[in-house]
Amino acid sequence: MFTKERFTNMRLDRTFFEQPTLKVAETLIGQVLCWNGYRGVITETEAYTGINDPACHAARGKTLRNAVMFENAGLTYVYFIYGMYYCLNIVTEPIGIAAAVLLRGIQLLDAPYTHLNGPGKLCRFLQITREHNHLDLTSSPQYWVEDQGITLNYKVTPRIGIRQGQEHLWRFVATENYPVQIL
DNA sequence: ACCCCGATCGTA
DNA sequence: ACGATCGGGGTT
Repeated sequence: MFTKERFTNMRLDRTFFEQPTLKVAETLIGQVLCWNGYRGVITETEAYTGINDPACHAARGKTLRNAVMFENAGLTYVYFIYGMYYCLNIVTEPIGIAAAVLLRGIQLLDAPYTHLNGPGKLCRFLQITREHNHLDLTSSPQYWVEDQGITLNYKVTPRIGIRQGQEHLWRFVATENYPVQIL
C-alpha cells in the first residue's frame, strides 16, 4: 500500500496512480518528474475523470487515440494538439476507468532551471512526442515520478482551454515557487 | 479521403 | 483578448 509520508525519494507506484483522479492530480503537486535525465517539480496539473467528464478525451468511449486511458494506471498518455504541440498525461484509476492527469507545469531542478509553465512548453522542452505514449512510469528505467518530500502550497481553479466542464475546479496550481539553487 | 477544430502559445 | 497554426482523429 502506498504511504507517502513514510518514505522519501520513492518512485510512485501503480497503487498511487490507481487512486481517484482528483486525489492523484492534487497529490502530484510537489512530486518530481524524472524524464530522461531531467528532473522537475510538478507545479500544475489537471484531472480528466472519464466518461462522466465531457472535457475528457475518453468521454465518448474508446478510440485509437485515447485507448491507453483504458489501460493500467501509471502509463503515459501523450496526444498531439493544435497542429503543433504535445501534451503529457498520466493514466489514473483501475483498468477500465478511462481517466488521466494532465501535467501542465514543472520547475526544472537542472539547468536551465526553467519553470516550464504550460503543457505544450513542457513537452517541447523535454522533446516529448507520440513515441512517448504508453510508457510505464512505474517500471521504466528512464521515465518515472518520485516523492522527494517537497510540499508546495497550491490553489484550485477551473481547467484551461476546455468548453465543457468549466464548472469543476479540477486544476491544481502551485502558488509558490520551489526554490532552486542556481550557481 | 476529407473536414474541422482543438486539454496551446505568445504577443497585445 | 486574440490570432497563428496545421496535423490528424473521427467520421464519411
